[in-house]
Amino acid sequence: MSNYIENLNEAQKQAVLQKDGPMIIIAGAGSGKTRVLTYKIAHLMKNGVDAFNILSLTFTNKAAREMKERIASIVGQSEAKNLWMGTFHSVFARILRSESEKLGFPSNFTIYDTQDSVRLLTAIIKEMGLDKDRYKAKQVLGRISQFKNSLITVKAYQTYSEIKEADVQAGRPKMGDIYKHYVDRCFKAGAMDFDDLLLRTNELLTRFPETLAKYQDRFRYILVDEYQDTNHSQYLIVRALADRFQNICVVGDDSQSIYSFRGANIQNILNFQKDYENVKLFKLEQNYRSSQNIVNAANSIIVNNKTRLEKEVWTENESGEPIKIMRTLSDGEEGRFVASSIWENAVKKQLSYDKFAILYRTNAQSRAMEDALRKKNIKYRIYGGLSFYQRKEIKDVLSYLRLLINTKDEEALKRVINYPKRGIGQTTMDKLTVAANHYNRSIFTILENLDKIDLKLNAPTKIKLQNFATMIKSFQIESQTKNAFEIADLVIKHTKIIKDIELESTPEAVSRVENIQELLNGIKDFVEEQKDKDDANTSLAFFLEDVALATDFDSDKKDDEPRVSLMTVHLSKGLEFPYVYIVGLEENLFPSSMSSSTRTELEEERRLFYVALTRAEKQAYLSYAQTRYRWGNLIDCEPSRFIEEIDENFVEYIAPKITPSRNPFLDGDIFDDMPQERIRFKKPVRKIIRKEPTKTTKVSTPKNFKKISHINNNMDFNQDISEGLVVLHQKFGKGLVVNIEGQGKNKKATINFDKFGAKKLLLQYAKLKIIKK
DNA sequence: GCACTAGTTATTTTT
DNA sequence: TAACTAGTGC
Repeated sequence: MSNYIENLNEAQKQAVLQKDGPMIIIAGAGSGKTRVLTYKIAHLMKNGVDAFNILSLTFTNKAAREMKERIASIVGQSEAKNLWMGTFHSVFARILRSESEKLGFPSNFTIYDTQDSVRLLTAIIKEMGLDKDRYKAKQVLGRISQFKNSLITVKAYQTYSEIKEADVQAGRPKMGDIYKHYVDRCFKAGAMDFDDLLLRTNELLTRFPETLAKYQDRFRYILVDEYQDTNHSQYLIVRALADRFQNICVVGDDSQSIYSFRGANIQNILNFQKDYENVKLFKLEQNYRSSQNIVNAANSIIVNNKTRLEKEVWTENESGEPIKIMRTLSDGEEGRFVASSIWENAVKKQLSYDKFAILYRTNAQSRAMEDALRKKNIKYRIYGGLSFYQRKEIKDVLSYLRLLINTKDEEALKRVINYPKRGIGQTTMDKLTVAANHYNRSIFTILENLDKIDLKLNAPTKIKLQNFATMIKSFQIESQTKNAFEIADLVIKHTKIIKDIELESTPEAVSRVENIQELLNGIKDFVEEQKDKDDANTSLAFFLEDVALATDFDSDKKDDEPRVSLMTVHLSKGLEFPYVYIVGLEENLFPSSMSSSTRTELEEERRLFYVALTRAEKQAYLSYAQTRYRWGNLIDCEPSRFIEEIDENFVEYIAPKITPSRNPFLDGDIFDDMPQERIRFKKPVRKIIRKEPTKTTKVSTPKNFKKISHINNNMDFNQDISEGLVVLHQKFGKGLVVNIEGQGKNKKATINFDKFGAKKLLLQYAKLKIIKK
């Protein structure tokens, strides 16, 4: 495969052949980015660069695995296996394991997942005697995550008066204290959360120059994929490591930056050319994935964004079918439409179900789709949501393993000390926690020393606690001679977890036992895999690390049969499917109501829609419902503004194939959410009611589709906002209008919000209510 | 300490 | 709707 260069177009070729120095590859959707990265790495290796000196950071571990395989097919297995390749989190977790002692962490440190972090914060907030409604653990974690991703340490927090002030304004003056406690407790537990893996890496590289030098020398060539979604913490790591050799290649697409909620900073990619000297720029603009209609439609959407790097995505592919837009009465009907359409396409065009994907904005939307698919007997697989490793029974088993690896792991201990039930309740746990905090030791250490301290426990409880500690220690001893699979098996048998679940004798219990069995199989596979490697490391710690950082795509379950893929738009990034259904295109859902008030937020939603649409190769369907169940009650919906942003030359409106009250045989309980519920509407249905055609028909773009747009409604609504008014915003609350600028669509107001400070909002979207004149 | 019940609260996206 | 929490009685 030495002629790999010949498979590339001119722009791709140049990007691959440029060997040294800083470079940025702006890669439009579907422009063969992975191919370029793969060949580029292979090319480096063919030209004398040792695999050991190449660091390649990808967005998922699956992407890394696949790329490694492709590289191996060019340069050979034995060469490729030395490449450092993976996500930021997994690569630096690995590095931290060998360097952690410098930072005061054990090398077997635990990785806390989000659930662990939230539980720990809940405990801290309770121990501090704070109001749990004011300090919501999840929100607090989000805030701490922001701090960490911006490298604001506990100490630094105290010096940032604006940030402190913002927390005070938001009614959470104790944020800094919680942050401190949280970091302390993680440290004492020998645990790092997701953000710590990056933050502590930064700490390592800053505090220990010789360590930095070591890794700079090792990683002489650094490649970063999906650079538009790196956060500040990641940015600094890359910059530090690349500083010596300056062989840094970043790849990305500013139009696909969709992770700002977890700290991703689009400025990283926009400013790359300023960060390094003599940056070579390559643009991949030819799309090989999608039909002309899809590419053009996507382009017509994204031009509405202001913050963009100049680029023109085009394709030589056939023009393809127009994008089909579909309106349905309810979310239930939307599901049935999608399911019928998939079924029809599959039959007519002889396609297997894995050629189809359903994309949605929020995980909650999967339900309606699942129900409809199940009724039609269409096999599907949901990605994301609650992953396998987060299920209760799985986390319980894993917590035993975590605890025997690291007895300081407090969250693991709290999970299993009374599971299965062994009579150790909340009161006892509270006493232990107090003692642990008082003596500045782990709870497990307290358990080991119960005879030396008086905790006012009654004798039977004390014995139960000691038995628990003894059991864990016996597992530890066993683990010195047994591999990960054997020890997991022993733990499950000894603790009788399976028996405990079976006692419930419910149908769910059966599947939970199966899950545990599957976990055991997974561990077995892991052990087998490790055996083949040179540096065989069958240790539990490595398995647990893999598990903590695994995503849904990583657990490559061999599917017995082709399935339709269901996932959020976020998860779909980087993937492609011949047929894509984007559902729930409604105002306040997509774009989300949480992020349509500022221009920046709205632009990110638009990029998200861009990502969704550009997943499609042959055909895209967009749908929206006029009513939808949201937290139990029925609400009215308006079509998303994104629908009408698409140039109408590339779309076609279609009517539902199956209308209510027809053909009940085909769809079972089609009446579910039809007439009866419509009577319960609080508000009347939208002003414009089109007559629904009864039979399948294509409808040429009806003029009144445009009129149901929200924009027309909101425009006049906000025209009378003027300086000096007190207004109410659905997210920021009450505020005073201090300035108005711009005209018509671009009219903006600067508003001083009581709780959130000054913000500039586009009136067109802001949905303000006037409270006081 | 634990099982059960009634009430409440939450949905943006994830490594 | 569903998942979690607080309160009650044994």
